[in-house]
Amino acid sequence: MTSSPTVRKKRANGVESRQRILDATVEIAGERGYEGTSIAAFSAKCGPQASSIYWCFKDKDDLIAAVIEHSFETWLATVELPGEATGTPLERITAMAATNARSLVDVPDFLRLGLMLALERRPAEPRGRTVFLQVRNVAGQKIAEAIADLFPGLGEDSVRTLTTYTVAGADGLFVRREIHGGAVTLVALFKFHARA
Amino acid sequence: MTSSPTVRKKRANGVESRQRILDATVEIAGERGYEGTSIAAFSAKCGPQASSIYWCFKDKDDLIAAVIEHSFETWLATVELPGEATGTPLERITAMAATNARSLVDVPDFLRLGLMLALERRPAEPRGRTVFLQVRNVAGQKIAEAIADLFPGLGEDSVRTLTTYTVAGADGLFVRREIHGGAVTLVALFKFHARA
Amino acid sequence: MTSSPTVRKKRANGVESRQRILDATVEIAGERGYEGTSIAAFSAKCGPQASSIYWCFKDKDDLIAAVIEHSFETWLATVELPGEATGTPLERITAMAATNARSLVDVPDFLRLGLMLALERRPAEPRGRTVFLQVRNVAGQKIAEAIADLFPGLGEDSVRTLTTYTVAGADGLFVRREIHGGAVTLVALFKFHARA
Amino acid sequence: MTSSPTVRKKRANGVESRQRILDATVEIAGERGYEGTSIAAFSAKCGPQASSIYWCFKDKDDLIAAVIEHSFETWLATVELPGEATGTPLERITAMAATNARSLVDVPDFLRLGLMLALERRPAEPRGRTVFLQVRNVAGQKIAEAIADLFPGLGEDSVRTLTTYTVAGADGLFVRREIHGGAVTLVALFKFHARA
DNA sequence: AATGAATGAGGATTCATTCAT
DNA sequence: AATGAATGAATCCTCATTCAT
Repeated sequence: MTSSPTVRKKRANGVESRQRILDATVEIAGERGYEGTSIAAFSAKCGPQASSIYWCFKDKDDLIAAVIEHSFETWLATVELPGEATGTPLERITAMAATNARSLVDVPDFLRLGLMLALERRPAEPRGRTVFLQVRNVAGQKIAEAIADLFPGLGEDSVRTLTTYTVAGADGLFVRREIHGGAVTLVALFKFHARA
Repeated sequence: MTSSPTVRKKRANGVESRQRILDATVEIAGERGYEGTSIAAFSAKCGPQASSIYWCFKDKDDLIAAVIEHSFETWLATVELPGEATGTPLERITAMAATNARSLVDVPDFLRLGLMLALERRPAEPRGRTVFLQVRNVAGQKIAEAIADLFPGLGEDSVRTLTTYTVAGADGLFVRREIHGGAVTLVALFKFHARA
Repeated sequence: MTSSPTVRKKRANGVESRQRILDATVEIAGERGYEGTSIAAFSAKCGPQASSIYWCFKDKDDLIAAVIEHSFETWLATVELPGEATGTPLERITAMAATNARSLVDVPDFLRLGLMLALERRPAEPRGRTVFLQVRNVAGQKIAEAIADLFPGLGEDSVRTLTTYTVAGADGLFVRREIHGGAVTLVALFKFHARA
Repeated sequence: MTSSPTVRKKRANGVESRQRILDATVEIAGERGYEGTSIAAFSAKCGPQASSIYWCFKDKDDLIAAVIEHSFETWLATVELPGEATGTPLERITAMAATNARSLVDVPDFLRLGLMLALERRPAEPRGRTVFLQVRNVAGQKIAEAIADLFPGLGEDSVRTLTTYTVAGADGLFVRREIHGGAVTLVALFKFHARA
């Protein structure tokens, strides 16, 4: 069961370079979108030859999907703080929003790529799009839970509506950030929503 | 179907075919984005040979920019109704939102393309992106005016903030619409904002 | 037999624009060679639309051939001075060489184009090449005559050899001029040959 | 004929195919010039796909420049004989000229391409032109040395002049050879120069 | 006499991908 | 695990040319 050091080293290298490729890919694909990013661009960015990518990934589609998956996990790890949920509702909203805002700032490549994929409508849907929509759903449910948790009196419909507005607001503010630069004022938005 | 490829149109008309190309381009580019749309795809969609496009437009960049410009004008014409502005604020909000919602539904290709361009960050910024951001600004100012008009008591800062949220909300709901389908509930959003 | 002013005007315009096209073409084709010069480049240079060229010339090949012909005639007119042929041989050589040198400086586009055509070896020989070789022959014979005239004692073979060297020297110095710039020192070359 | 297009060479060898491409390119480019030669023409001539050329060379410009460099080296190797320099000046001239003449006959593609490049004047000078002018300078200096060596009494200016005439004569005779065919009578030219 | 609009072939170059090593 | 060399389809764009007006 224990393998020789050499073998382990090689295996480790495989994982390592997969990591490296994924990191370089989020960055480029997050800037240029699916079609705008060439496999050759990765190799220019992160070292290994273009052909090497096919050792780790089936094809471009697979690579992009993996990028989305990987980035989402990274993002989740950032968001899910251990001890949450104390204080008045408004304090908790503020804390949550602050966390989210920070996380959005940290992974804009991921979101940018995801949104671009989401907006596209090509005949053969890239797997990356499907994956993004799934993880987006997961995130949406977390938000819904948080809202239900914060305002225990709300009916199911109201929670759904508020969630919709919150997600839409977050997306819209992200777009704004991409256009105008500057920090996303998610906290204020959440407070605004909380008042309503 | 009416003419074999080799048959030349009897009465060539520059303006007309420019129009035809623009219409075909919004649709395709609105589905696949800048890079995802090939010049050849236009010709397949709207008839004339790929090379003919270069009679009307300098290059792909110029074509996409023209598409944005043209679509925005079309959209403006839809939005700007002659006699608006009567009734209680809430009634007027509702009317305005309804108009906007309808218009967004009518020209999703334009907005989709614009948002994709806005999200992209390529080294040589496409002119279409610049144009989109400009017309977006124009639209933003109209919304600010409408808000200031609806709520005369609001300070400048509040108007700005409310405008930001409104635009962001509209963008976000548009994204949602692109993902989940279904109608954009802009009216409800505006009412929601109006209450706050 | 006399035509109305309008018709004459039109006819005159035809000749005029033919002239204009030829002038613009020597310049461009003399800089870029046969393949390097596009019909579109002419229109950019001399005004009329690219398609207009086909009113005056059958096709590109015909145009280039016409350019060679026209330029050669212009050049001949420059070279053939009315009263030549007086003074000692050396004086006459000097005069002739000076004339040639000046004329070469005045029509380098023509010679450049011609030499480029002469050097090329394409499967379908451009008619312009044929024309250039013909006019070149004509010029060569004139030089042979001049040499025979200058040195009456020379045998036929010697005249031929000297002509060959003179033409070769002129070509070579022209190439040198194109590379290094500066005036062609044809006069000195001729004196040098004369001494030998 | 030995392999169907889809069959991949078993043992790909970069250096070898680079060589093959260069050889094919001198030939074609030496016949048609820079613009007249299409990348597709190379692939038709030397086997590999047009796109494969971009593995060995950055672009067409780079390829042509490499061709010039490579051909010059080949030519130099032909010219530089080990033991020269014995006998009377005239004998040595004859020997040298004979060598040169033979070498010129052996690599006419190289010179033809180079001269065509030298004559062209395009806005963006091809790198191949620069390279050719450089190697031409090198060759010119060798000739100057040879002349200074052959006629020790000559002043610097006279050597320069004689070199100029010799180079010009060689170029001109090369042009003549391209036009009329037949052997280059360089030897006779050199003798002619030597007498003067 | 000239042009506006079009065409289809072909230009250089880049693409995702493959496969032997 | 990775790469060097190749491929063929596709990219944008320019070419010479045509023809109705």
